[in-house]
Amino acid sequence: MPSDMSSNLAHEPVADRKLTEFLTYRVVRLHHALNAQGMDVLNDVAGVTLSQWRVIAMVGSGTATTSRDIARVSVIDPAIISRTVHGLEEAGLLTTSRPADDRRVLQMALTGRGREIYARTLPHMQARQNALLGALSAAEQEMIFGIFDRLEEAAESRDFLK
Amino acid sequence: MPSDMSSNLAHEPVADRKLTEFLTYRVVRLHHALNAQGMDVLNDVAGVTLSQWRVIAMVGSGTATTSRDIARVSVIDPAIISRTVHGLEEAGLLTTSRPADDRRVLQMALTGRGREIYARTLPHMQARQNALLGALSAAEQEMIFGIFDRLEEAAESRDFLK
DNA sequence: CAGTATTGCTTGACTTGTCAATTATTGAAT
DNA sequence: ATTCAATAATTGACAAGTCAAGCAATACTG
Repeated sequence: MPSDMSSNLAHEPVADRKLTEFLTYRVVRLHHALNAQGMDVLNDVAGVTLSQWRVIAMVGSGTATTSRDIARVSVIDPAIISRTVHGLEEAGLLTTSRPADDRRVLQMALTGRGREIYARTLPHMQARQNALLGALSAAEQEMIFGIFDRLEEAAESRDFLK
Repeated sequence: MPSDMSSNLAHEPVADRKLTEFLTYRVVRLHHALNAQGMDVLNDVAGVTLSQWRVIAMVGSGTATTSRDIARVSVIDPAIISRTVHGLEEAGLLTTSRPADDRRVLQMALTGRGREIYARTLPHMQARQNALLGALSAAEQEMIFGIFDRLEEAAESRDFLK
């Protein structure tokens, strides 16, 4: 537990908006907490890492079945995808092939074991999403994705630097 | 640019809620975009890294002036703080001392150059915060910190695993 | 169709972040 | 006071993430 936040006894000058109330800072904290939660769940349920799960989920759901598409749809670096995919291949959860119509791309498919892990893990991850959304009020649930849309867009800008 | 998101031509089964609409996934993306934005700003304005700025900001504002307090108030790992602080010391932006009443803790203070960088950089970072918040509607601005509070709390739970 | 550019993936070097073990100091307990 | 526990910082080993260079396949251009 942090010490009492309401008593500010600092003698130093303090920023207009407290640093700990910066939006960016809150995103870092939330990201950190969600990462830890995700790692715990995946470790308990499937024995895979976060990166591994992201690839498994993308392929298992059909959202993206090539490295290229995973990189596009997520923010995972191609280098990480490459290494993770080959790790999953060695672990026997995934197979790869080069399609005849474009042999640059790496086409992926889950193996039986991969599909088993996907099927077993997905419900837990969805339960988690529901638990997270369930912590919000109806009004908040309605607004949250729009908020993310606008913040992400604003994060692309550098205009505020005059 | 991602391809058209509204046409889902997947023949594979798809999760109830699309993976790319998972809350956690949006947080990862937002975190990623904000990190890139922050690094750009700091590189342009101050020539420091994100970790370095976090320490400078904590000390410069008086929010936290020891490694212990920075670790408490932020989510920065003590190992990173230690390395960053000594890097800042070598760069001449910060000095450290061991207070007589507890020689375990590392008390920090900005040097003249450190204060200069803090003073010059803070306004840009605040402008950035205002730009981010300004991308939200009034209603969204009112709700967003509460949303973060509740999501962070929910991220601590593992109860949804039955 | 030759030459050039682009795309998809891979690799290696590097930075950043995480974790466990270690040391030094302080606090608590009898 | 002596022992035992807790705290603060540091270190080293490791994992994850970033970045730039490179290779092979495809697309584009005149």
